[in-house]
Amino acid sequence: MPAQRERILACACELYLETGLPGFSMRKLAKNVGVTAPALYRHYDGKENVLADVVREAYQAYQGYVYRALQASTPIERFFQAGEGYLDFALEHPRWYKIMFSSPERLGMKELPDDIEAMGCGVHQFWIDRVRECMQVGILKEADPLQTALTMWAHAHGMILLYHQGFFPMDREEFQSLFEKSGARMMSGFATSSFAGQLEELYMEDQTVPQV
Amino acid sequence: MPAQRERILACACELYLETGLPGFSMRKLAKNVGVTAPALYRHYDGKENVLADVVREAYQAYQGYVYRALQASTPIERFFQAGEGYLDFALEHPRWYKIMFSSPERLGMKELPDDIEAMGCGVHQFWIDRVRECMQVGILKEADPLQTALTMWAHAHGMILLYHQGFFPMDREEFQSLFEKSGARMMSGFATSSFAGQLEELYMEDQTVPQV
DNA sequence: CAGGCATGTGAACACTGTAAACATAACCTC
DNA sequence: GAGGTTATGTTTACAGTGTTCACATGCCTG
Repeated sequence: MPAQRERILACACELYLETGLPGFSMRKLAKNVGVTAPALYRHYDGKENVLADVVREAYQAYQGYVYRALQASTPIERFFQAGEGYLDFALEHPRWYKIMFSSPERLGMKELPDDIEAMGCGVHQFWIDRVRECMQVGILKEADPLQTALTMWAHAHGMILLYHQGFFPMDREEFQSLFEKSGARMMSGFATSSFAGQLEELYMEDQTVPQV
Repeated sequence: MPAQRERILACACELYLETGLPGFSMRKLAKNVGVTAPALYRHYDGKENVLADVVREAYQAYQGYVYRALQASTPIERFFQAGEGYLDFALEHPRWYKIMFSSPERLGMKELPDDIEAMGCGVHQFWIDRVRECMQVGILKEADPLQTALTMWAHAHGMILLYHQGFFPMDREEFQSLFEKSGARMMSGFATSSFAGQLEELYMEDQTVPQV
């Protein structure tokens, strides 16, 4: 990757993380690089390709948070550490999380590049693998790992998006606790009876039923 | 509500549903209304206020799909009919669904208007009520209705968004079936043992475990 | 040294949201 | 009915957007 293209990409990431998608413009990017806007087009074929590379960087950052869980020694540890990494990433880098799951039209393209789409599927595949190995050691009930992983992923994704969009007003710590409890409750539905007991303890602790 | 403002809003909804947010411009809107762009500013104080009204229309359409479930006679029927309405709405009107949950910055504002934020909370509250009455009749285990509703809502929301963004490539029918199974499996974790049995039947039918 | 290539700039085009100045028609009061 | 006010539109204009074209510069190679 040529040096100048790399510099542009670095500035693009910085600009996006600062201003978000609506504030991201080729002219601002050019100014940050120290160059005029048309010069960018020598290195990038349009804004959408710059953004595509930003998305790729986002996935790379994501992997740094989640993949280290693979170093843990048991399936259950790998699962929970990965979940922790997932949440940490989403909360510490909301803009990166958002752009990973942005619709193509929002990035100015009709379809996502194939490799990015594959990265998205890779996220799914990762969770399928975590689920499958938990089934193999008898922590999760035997079932379709794809569906189970999908259910869990969708739950986490939905909670994070609703939180980011301010649908439940609470601070990060409170949300984190809610996220864990909610995840544990959902997981207990998939767990074998022996493991479900341990999970119960997680979310049954302050079982005050508030009136809303 | 003045007649002309109403016409503008109608055209705005039509334009948004056709082109999506990136294709939505005040000049196109003006042309559709049959007027020049600055004329719109006599009736709307800027693009963001037009979009805010479009969001309000989206919520109204949403309610038409979901609230008729309240006519059913038992909590469980109300719950499932509402869920069906929710999914139908999201699949038949993806653009309306998307704009309901769009972040404020995407609509060009720093914060959502209070009434729109309240509508979002209303969606949550509706599900809390459905969950609570299912607990009261002994279909769901006694627990915090807020948390339980949140878990279910986040799951549904996440699945729909991931589907809309093309993360699992399947047609609508296939997704609908997946959605129902996934929802039933999750729900069985919250169900009382007597009710969990019925749910098992829903998602256990074709329990082929495909290799992915 | 000459030529070619990589890389930049400036000007321009078609858009965007929005504001200011101006026009017109409806209506209300004297 | 005359005059003034108000509602509603248009024209023009400005700043900003993505992008393209024509041109300039400098470096590397033959």
